[in-house]
Amino acid sequence: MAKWLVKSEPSSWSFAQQIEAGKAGTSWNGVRNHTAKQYLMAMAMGDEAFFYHSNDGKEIVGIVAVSRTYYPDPTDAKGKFGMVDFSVVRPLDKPVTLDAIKKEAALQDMVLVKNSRLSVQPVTEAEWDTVLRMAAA
DNA sequence: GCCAACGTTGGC
DNA sequence: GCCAACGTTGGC
Repeated sequence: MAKWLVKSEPSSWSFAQQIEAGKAGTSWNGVRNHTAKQYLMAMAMGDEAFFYHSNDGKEIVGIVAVSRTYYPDPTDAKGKFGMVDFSVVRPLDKPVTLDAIKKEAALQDMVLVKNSRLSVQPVTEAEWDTVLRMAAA
């Protein structure tokens, strides 16, 4: 089961709103980047993803799971892009900040560190476990 | 099909 | 608010 990381600016969609959406989940629309699209298409039912707050917070705040795989994004007039649905899994006990990630030797190769612009990213099992350990500490 | 110009994202 | 990095657009 693959792991991912998705980013959102809290001002447009925050984890608090994701929690309110609850089990029903919400569609992750608005992705307009082909690299990100490839990753969205690769997601499977039940795959888990870290929820990262960009700009305001700059930290991983929770975990979501894929509740519906890739389908067309109705907000894209040209029909080129699609989206998946995410339902909330749980918040992290303690948010893991970008600063902490950059200081962690085991996370230097995270896409978040190397290509901060990409809004949907793959996360390795090792990185996933490391972040979870940091969130529990 | 190349590449310069432009727009957007996101960390600082 | 600035600016670097990156993606996209459009002229040729």
